[in-house]
Amino acid sequence: MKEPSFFEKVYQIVKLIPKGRVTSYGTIAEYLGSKGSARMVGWAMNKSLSFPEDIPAHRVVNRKGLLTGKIHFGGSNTMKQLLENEGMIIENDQIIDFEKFFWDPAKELMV
DNA sequence: GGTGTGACCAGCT
DNA sequence: AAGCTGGCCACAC
Repeated sequence: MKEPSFFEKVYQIVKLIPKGRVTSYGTIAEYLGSKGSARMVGWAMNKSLSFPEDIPAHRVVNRKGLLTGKIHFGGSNTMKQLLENEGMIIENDQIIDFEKFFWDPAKELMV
C-alpha cells in the first residue's frame, strides 16, 4: 500500500492536536522532515475545509501565534471563537501566551 | 503538461 | 531597521 503523502501526514498531526493546544505550520512541516514546506501545511488546511473530516484547522496558526488562516474560515472571527472556546485568549487575532499553549509534536509524540 | 498559487518561514539586501 | 525574495511540495486550470 501507498505511504501517506506529506499532505496526508499533515491531517494526521492536526487531528492529534489535543484540545486547548495550538501549533504552527512550520513546526508540523519540520516534524514531517520538510521545514521549507510550511506553505504546504497551510494549503493543506485550506483543502481540509472542503473535506468532510474533522480537521481542527483553527488549532494551527503561524509562527507568531497569529490567526493568519481565520480569513479562510469565512472572513469572520470564527477561528477566534473556536480557540477561545477551548480556553485560550485571543487578542487582535493573536493568541495570548502562545508559547504556553504551543503543542510540539516532536516532543509530545516522541516519548 | 506547464504555470501559478498557496492559511509560511527564514535569510538576504 | 524593514522590506522582499527565495524555497518547499502538491493541487487546480
